[in-house]
Amino acid sequence: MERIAVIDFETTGISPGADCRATEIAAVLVENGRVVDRYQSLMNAGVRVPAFIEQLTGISTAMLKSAPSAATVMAEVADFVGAAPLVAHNAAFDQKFWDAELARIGRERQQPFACSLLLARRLLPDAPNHKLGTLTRWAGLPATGQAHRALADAEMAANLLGHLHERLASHYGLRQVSHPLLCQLQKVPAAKVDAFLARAAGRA
DNA sequence: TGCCAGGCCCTCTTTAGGGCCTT
Repeated sequence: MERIAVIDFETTGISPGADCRATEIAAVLVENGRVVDRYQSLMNAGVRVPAFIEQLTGISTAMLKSAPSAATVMAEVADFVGAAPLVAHNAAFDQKFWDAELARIGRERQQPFACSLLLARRLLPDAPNHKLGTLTRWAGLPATGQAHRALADAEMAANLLGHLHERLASHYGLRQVSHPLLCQLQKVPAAKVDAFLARAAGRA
């Protein structure tokens, strides 16, 4: 399996803008189902953290004041990730912030995102819901630390991705699952997932 | 001025509405 980067942002809100910025980023590099390297940093974008976000994440305005600048951190994490294809839980959210924060330093994403939320909806339809924490507990995956902190959530998503790979192997006989195949699978209508994966296994 | 996310996915659908998921 190729090297994949699983990322997670903590932010001050739901959609990037002048008042809504990233506060923390983590990236974990996964090879052959194992985490081989990690990056995590708070980042100071010069914004205040709303009270309810501080309550959710434990990240305060005071903590950000002593953190490196968002520009420094984004340059570091983009170099850390390199050309590895990306995965995030509800990737539409992290992709918006990844692209917006990179644009602020004049850089542009080159690689595609896959979404562990869309994949879990297709491969784990019996889960009570598809929140990252629920899936982690439901699948019996290890605790990774304080939820709603970037590294703990990125490692949870990496573990979930490993669980999805095991599911593809055990139920569909797919032992080599590429990132492009994941990107295709996350768009397949739920009713056609079995047929799609049967065809993929036939080609493999 | 007033607004303030948005794509996915199901259904009591398709001339639409609302819950899910991320912070």
